[in-house]
Amino acid sequence: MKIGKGVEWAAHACAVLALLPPGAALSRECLADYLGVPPPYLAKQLQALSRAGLVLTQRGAAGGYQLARDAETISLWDITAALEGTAPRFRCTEIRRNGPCGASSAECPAPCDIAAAFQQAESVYRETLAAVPLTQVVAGATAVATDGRKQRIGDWIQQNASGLS
Amino acid sequence: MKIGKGVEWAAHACAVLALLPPGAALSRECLADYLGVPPPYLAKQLQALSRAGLVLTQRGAAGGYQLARDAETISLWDITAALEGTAPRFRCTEIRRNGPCGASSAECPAPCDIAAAFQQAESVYRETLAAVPLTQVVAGATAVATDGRKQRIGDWIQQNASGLS
DNA sequence: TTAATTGCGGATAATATATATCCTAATTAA
DNA sequence: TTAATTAGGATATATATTATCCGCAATTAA
Ligand code: SF4
Ligand code: SF4
Repeated sequence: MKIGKGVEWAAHACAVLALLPPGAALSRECLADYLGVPPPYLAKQLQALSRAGLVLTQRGAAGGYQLARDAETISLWDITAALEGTAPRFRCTEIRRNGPCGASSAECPAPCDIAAAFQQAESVYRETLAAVPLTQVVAGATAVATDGRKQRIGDWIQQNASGLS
Repeated sequence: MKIGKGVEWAAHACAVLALLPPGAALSRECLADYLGVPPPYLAKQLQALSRAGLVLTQRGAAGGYQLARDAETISLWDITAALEGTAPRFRCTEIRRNGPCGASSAECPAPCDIAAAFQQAESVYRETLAAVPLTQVVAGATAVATDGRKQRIGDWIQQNASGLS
């Protein structure tokens, strides 16, 4: 019943990509190094983000990843959905149809209150995450960073990003 | 990333127990038969409910399970928490401390916006489930049942429950 | 054209969790 | 005492997560 840690990785990766100037890209090696996570597994998450259309990929020399849309339009739910999928997490196995007193089809016109409540709960969960755009994450992280660290991050980007104008 | 199906089983089991007259109890064999699920595994869920204080158990001959409190005061969140635990499902591994531009301790006074958003999302999820008492589930199920089925359920309880006055 | 770089996709292994079952001990009513 | 019943632990199986690797396609620079 856990959420894969890949979600956190992907969120941080997107936050880094949001710092890049337009048109610049970062290779997965650089991203993995920056985040301090194993490169091959991060690649999985990045591929998922790519399939979901959240990042653009550029193959070949000087290739890499960049955000596909403005950071304002990418929410934490977008990232979560790309990694974990959108399938309901509560699985209804229609227990009420079982047993000696099972309900007939006619008595099951709709999901019962149990299933309805879980659907509702997942819905508000989704909406809460959808309300947080990547820009908010970046702004929050920038707010607590010291000037020295901002400098270091800027330098690192200059050194590792490709496609800088 | 899934919720155990035991949650659904336990919810249905509690809904059945809520139909019993005060003081009556049902054995796990009877419950498993009623729900059409494997008895030994349902026992796991019932033990979890017992540990959480949601049901009372009575050992020995003519023993069984009964609700520990009024059905009005037992919510779907109570049942979910008893089965799945209350640990956060989003795991924050403090990635921002990693890598060449890792943040210092002084720069991490609080969880970042990513962690905060997931905490908030889990919170509203929890509250949504907590707002649904067992009585609502029972009322909803009763509303769609035919008279014949209500009769059959009543008969079944008469036949299988112990401690009937 | 050629060689080097880089992401994509599939295959695979290791680990953790969820699912399911069984057995023994403890408890209680009759 | 005897029969019934749950608690709890040990165990097996299935599934999901986590992590890694390799060959291929795409791209670019020399
Ligand atoms: S819809 Fe409700 S009653 Fe039917 S199986 Fe799902 S949870 Fe149980
Ligand atoms: S608190 Fe935020 S920044 Fe730190 S590791 Fe968790 S998600 Fe990442």
